[in-house]
Amino acid sequence: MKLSTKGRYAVMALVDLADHGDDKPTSLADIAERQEISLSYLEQLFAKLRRGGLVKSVRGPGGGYLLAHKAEETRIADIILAVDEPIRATRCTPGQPFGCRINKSRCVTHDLWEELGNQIYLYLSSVTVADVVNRRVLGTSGVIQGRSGGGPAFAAE
Amino acid sequence: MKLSTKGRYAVMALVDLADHGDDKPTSLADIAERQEISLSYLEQLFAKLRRGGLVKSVRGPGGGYLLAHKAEETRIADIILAVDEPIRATRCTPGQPFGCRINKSRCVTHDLWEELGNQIYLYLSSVTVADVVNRRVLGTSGVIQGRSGGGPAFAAE
DNA sequence: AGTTTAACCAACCAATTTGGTCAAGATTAC
DNA sequence: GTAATCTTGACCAAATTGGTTGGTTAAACT
Repeated sequence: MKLSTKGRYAVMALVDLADHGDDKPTSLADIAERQEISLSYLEQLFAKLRRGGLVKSVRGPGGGYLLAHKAEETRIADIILAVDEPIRATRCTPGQPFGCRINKSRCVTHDLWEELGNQIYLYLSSVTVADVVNRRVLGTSGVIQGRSGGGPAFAAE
Repeated sequence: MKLSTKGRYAVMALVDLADHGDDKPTSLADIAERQEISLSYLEQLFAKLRRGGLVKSVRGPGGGYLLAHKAEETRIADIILAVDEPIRATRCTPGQPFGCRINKSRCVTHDLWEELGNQIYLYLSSVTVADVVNRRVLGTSGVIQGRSGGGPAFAAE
């Protein structure tokens, strides 16, 4: 999974959309202003989000974007998948699928990255836009155990 | 967390180190050849790994690198932290810590990224270099439940 | 009908990051 | 001393990011 700023912008935008546009469409200009993202960049992101079936657009005056599904059904993982096309792992499968399983000596780490991808997907699938809007993010799964105290700073700090 | 190819190269290299260099130092040239990573790039990575206290270096002929600790004690998370300095979240805290908690309206997604970072760290901390060498990666935690079948391709594909 | 609002679309671009090379030391074994 | 190896720093090409410019449609409201 990619986890770039692009994906984060997209999530911010959809959360904003769910938060403000109750039933009427929200214009990108409004989102741009509130989230301080450039309008043109948002247009690029929403083009992908629309192709991904995550939002519906309404043209003309009073138009804008709407969530295609309910906020409770819009998963964060889907947002990131829509804008941030999947990464290709190091050296594995330059062309063929399972290409790196042939050469067993190299690419021992393949399984690790695969499993990590599963973990990330699993978590981001468990969180919906509605969860983020209602700040119900921490504690969705009780996995925080251990190291909640010190330790190095992370993703969002 | 960053999850770039740089981190993946570093993990590949340390796994190789644990796999081949039983007690005598392993030269970067050997790792470079086996893992097909450019020697000069490896040098950069190992400089960071050494500063991070993950490997020890032995200079002169017959020299090379050794794991600073046992493979069972070298966690994947630490490797990635050492080479891939932590990412800064979107727009949050341009300078100050807790800077984005002040403006409550924006940056609702802060908690999400923070929690995601925790999840990734948690997983990568649960896997050691020894686990990867012995292919004991899948099933470390039983979290695979659900969606093991279809669905979009991921991190390592 | 014509103006306005806004989604759409496709080039283009500057800054940064990534992945990598090259050249030159420094340190130790032999 | 010389060969092997780590160490450092400058440099570089390609990709990505975030953004701009300049349109074109489509719908709504005078």
